[in-house]
Amino acid sequence: MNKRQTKDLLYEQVARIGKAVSSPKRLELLEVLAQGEKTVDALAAEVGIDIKLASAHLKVLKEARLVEARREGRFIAYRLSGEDVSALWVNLRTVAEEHLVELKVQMERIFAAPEKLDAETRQSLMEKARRGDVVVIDVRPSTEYTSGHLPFARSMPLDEIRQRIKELPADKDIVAYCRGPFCMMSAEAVTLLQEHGYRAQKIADGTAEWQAAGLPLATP
Amino acid sequence: MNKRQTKDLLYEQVARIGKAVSSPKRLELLEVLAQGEKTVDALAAEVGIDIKLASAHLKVLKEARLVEARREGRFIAYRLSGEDVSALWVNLRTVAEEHLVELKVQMERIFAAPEKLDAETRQSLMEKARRGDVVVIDVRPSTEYTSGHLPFARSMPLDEIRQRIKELPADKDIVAYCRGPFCMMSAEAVTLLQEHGYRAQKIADGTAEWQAAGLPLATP
DNA sequence: CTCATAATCTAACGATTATTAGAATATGTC
DNA sequence: GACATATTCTAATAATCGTTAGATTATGAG
Repeated sequence: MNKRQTKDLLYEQVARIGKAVSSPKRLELLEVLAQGEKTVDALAAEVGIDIKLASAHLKVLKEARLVEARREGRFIAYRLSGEDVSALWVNLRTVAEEHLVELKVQMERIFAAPEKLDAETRQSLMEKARRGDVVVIDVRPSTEYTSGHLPFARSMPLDEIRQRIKELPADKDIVAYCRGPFCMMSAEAVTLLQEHGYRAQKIADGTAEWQAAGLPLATP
Repeated sequence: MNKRQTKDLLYEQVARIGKAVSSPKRLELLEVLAQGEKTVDALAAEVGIDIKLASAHLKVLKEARLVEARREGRFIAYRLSGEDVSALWVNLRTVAEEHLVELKVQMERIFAAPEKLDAETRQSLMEKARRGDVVVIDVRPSTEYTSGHLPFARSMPLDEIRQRIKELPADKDIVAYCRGPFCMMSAEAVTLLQEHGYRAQKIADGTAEWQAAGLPLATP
């Protein structure tokens, strides 16, 4: 076999990963899976597609070895096949945010203030949370919190905030995060909290971004 | 516009990047472009395709804003639109190497010993090169060396080694690198040097891998 | 201005992919 | 064993993509 044919085989393999991440729905599935293991059912509902279609997309992701499946009773639970996969998602999204003007414009229209964190801000946020100077809340569904969350963060799912709002201190800054820059849960949480007189702000990071920045997650 | 439609727009943008990296030839073009600016002509020859086809692939990459074009006299020179693009290539290839058994098998068949570097080895290699304990040679074409190379590395293009071999010290370890783990130039250089009695070995890193690891490049 | 060269554009095709619906499989429950 | 549920498989169609060849554009040289 000559050099050209050999090379072709190598790039073809990498392109399997590329093909897997070339569909919007598959990317969204990866992002949701970065929040923890989920059933086909739950994934389909989360990304708004038919279960059959979700199953087909998951098959593609599985053939590219980006996800793994595990039977759990009547259900089949999918999960990312490694931390590097969620880092790849963050990498793709970051390149898109950096280079695609259309995406930048859309982000600005949707999210008033995009609060991107740098290494320093992440460290100091974790410090302040540790000392209790700020309260960091994870507004994702509680199962996602359970499978990994920012250090010193409390679980406060978006649809429980109204009832549980009194658990939060009125005299401290509250920092909300959710699944990442594309997720709208933290923005809704901030609006809700501000309406009740709390000092609240959101950050763009989710657990995938946090981890991709080389920082550790916590599990309860 | 509802939440679902809004989200769809966001993931669709990221999928533009995904689609751009879903073709083997486009990935190879990105890898070659990570070595520096090149004309369509040169790129087509390098990856073994027709100029028309190369032009079409480059158009796709340009529309995804992964590359930029610049007219240079009669030629048009393409380059990556940022360091993050070459880091994305490294990221994709690393995920593939990590998860795809087929790729691992192919790599083992082609390259006897895959010498992957970790952070520590990279630092110590640079130290030894600085002190002159080892001679690091860049066996890529000299134009690629010129547009950025490993610190303390000397240019010694593969097809000049035979004539210039006496420039290399016979009593020192020689470390060869080229475009990255998929590139065969460093392996050929090592074979050539060993035939002439030199102590030579190769490393998997190219400049893209070096830079993606957070280390600086040098430019002459 | 004409010519040669480098690259792009256009049109066409065959191959691949996304999506949908219906049939089939696997598991747990009654 | 029969049934309900979760998921996958199969088949079909429309849409997209890769590749090729021929026509076109842009530049520099004579």
